[in-house]
Amino acid sequence: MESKFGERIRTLRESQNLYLRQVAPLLEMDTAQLSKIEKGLRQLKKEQIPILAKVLKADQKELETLWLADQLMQLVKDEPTADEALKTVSKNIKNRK
Amino acid sequence: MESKFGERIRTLRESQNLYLRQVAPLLEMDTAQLSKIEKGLRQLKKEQIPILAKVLKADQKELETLWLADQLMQLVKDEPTADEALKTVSKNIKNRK
DNA sequence: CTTACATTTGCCAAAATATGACAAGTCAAA
DNA sequence: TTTGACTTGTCATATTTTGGCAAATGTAAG
Repeated sequence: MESKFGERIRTLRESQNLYLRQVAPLLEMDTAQLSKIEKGLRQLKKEQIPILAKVLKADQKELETLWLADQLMQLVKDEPTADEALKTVSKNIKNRK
Repeated sequence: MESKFGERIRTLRESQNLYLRQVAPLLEMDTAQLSKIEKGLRQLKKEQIPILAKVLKADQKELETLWLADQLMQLVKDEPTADEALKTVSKNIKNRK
């Protein structure tokens, strides 16, 4: 649980008065799956972000960032060295651009 | 490939004139596997880090950090939003301590 | 209380991914 | 050309993730 991405897309969906039942088919899944995604129990496929962004009239880049942040969070939560590791990665990434 | 963790443990191993053949059995694997780990083609199991740290007389925390950084790197490399996402995670992690 | 409808939960088979083991390959030094 | 260290490829097995369904929960209305 505790998924920023999930929380965000739920907020977006609700603010537009859409039901899971309405959105799920557009992503070719059932309501159960989408429900789990919103609660962070499952991951949305990366390729589906653009579709969702469109459906929810959201900024695609924002959703991509939140999605990626969730993936990272899963990895670092409960890791004592999380902070150091994140710094290391940030550095390496810059050198590589 | 391009594994900071792998590069580091190879350096450590070589600086102590140890062969794969000598180290691998201590981790209960064959030389092929350890070779791949050093080249970043496979992941060492997290639980094995302490053993390796001991064998290589290395700082366990350092290896844990590098190991985690590698996992993160795999996720963010090729991601345009990597930088933003990393920042987001860093923030969230601090709030959670 | 019963119905209707949105969402959630649990389960399990199937799909996807990672791992372990082994054989064969490269390469350098003698 | 033999030896030893390391690398590479393959493949069966193990582990993880996913998709789909059925049943459960929650809630508002009649």
